[in-house]
Amino acid sequence: MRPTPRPTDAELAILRVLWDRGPSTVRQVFEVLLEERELGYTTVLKMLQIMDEKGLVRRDGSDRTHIFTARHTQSQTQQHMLTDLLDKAFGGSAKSLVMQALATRRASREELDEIRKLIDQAEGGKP
Amino acid sequence: MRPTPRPTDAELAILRVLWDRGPSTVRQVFEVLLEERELGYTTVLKMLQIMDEKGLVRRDGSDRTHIFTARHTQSQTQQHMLTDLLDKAFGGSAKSLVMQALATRRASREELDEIRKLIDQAEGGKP
DNA sequence: AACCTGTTACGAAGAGTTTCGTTGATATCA
DNA sequence: TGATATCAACGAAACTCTTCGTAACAGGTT
Repeated sequence: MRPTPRPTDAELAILRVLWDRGPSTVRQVFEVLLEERELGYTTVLKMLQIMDEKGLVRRDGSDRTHIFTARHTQSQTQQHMLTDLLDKAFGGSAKSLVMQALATRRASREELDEIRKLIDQAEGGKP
Repeated sequence: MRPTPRPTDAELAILRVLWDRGPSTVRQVFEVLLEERELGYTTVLKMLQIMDEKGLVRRDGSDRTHIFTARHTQSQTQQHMLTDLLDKAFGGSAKSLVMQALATRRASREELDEIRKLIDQAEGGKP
């Protein structure tokens, strides 16, 4: 059993829906995605089939209309992708990644305060 | 003129060499990569040709042996990839990205201190 | 000139991604 | 019951990525 691969962009778009709205049918996922961009119903179906084979989602086929669920939480996936990026583009340095992220200037003062708190906490736990 | 695409994993491996060692020939890149994994000379050549078409590298062909240079700095590329990940996997929240990154526990106390300093600085400049 | 070496160029194979049309099965309704 | 709608499955097309073999070409060496 190979570890779950890094999701592709299209897969991520589907996972976002599942994280947001919880277990869903193909049609439900399809309708949410349709608001963002044009695509066919069977495209979403095929993606979910592949994602099932890859282990990215779990499917409940007991009913006629199958229900799909993300197999990993959003946090787990974020962690996974972040670690991957860290190794491949930041030479493993969490510091430079965080500093680049802060440089995007997308964080508000309140968010920065929360981050600072987290650092204090982390330092406390690592004396 | 379309914006430069996000580099793939293999492209990133080549860019790492160019950032590290500066402008290089195919052979030079090839020999560095060979230390990490097995691959053919023409594979690297082909990759660089494609990367040139995509605009990821610039080539100087005035000499018979061409010289390749990364078109964007490491920081620019990191910024680019981070923004991409931010939008696709973190709903645009820099805060949650940073917090996840800190949760990887790869940052030392000294690094955390530096990050804190950067936050102070950012807050000072955003009153 | 004929030959060897190191180089770029070309093309193609195999895998993975993304898209969707078509088909056949199952349910719902008139 | 027969028509219509909904659904999953299948397969294929178009595209990208990654790999490398082969060919063509230039420079220097006998």
